Amino acid sequence: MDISEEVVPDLVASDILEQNQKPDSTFQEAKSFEEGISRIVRSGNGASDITISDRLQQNHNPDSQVHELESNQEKDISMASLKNGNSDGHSMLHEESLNREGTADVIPGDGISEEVASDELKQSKSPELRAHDIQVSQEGISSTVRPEKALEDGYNWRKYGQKNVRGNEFIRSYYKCTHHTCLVKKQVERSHDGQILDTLYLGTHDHPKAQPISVAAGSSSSIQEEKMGEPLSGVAESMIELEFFPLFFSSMFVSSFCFLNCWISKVEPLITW
DNA sequence: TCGCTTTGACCTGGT
DNA sequence: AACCAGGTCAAAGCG
Repeated sequence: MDISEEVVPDLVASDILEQNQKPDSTFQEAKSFEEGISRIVRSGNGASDITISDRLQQNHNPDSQVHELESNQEKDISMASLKNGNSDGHSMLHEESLNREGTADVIPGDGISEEVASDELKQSKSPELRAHDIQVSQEGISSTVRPEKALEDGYNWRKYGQKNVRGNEFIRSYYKCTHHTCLVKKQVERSHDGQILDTLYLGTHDHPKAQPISVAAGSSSSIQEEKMGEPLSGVAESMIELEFFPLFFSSMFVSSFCFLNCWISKVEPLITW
């Protein structure tokens, strides 16, 4: 796949999808807000990854060389009924059209997320490492505090289950977002040697990413900078700018709407219908 | 004490 | 109805 390809939302590439999508990757999640499922498919050597839903929600860098395989996967996904009666009372799975926001296939060696990839590769090599151990090891590399649970994607996850799937060929771990109001889950599939093969996000976060401690302590560094642990390149800086694009566009939309509304109220009396 | 992971058991849906 | 696979629960253990 050409890494220079533009990210094209709603691009349908079911042929590629079929390579990555597994028959048991059918989930539904209903939420009161926008829902979404995204998947990260890794290459065998533990590549970097960026989820489409995260990218859409948090406005990741469009230069992230993510090739969105498809976002219109309803037709590819079995609409079989899913679990609805979990005892914990907050089961969100029900019969509703699935909004699979996208599937990302990231080429190994992506310069932007290489740091993250290497971090995750470390973890994938030793999946049994506890979050604290990882954090300590990270601190050994960089002075920044980097809480890392499951996969470092900016959110805090709590593992609630693990299963051997597909004839014990793969190990699937189940994570919930630890944010008290957030119901997002994710599934990380690993091979037995610890390589992360697939990450599936269920739902979208209704809250910002967890702030790194050092940022909260007054550091002027951005989250990305905390993640990278080193000065940002020009490309990374543009990522920071893009972080504010949702806010920018939403404010533009609101101000445009207000302007239009105001203009109409002014002009309307002058117009003879 | 708290938050997390681990892991066996349980539940549900599909065949 | 039985079996199987996937998803979740919850007790136990750990740091």
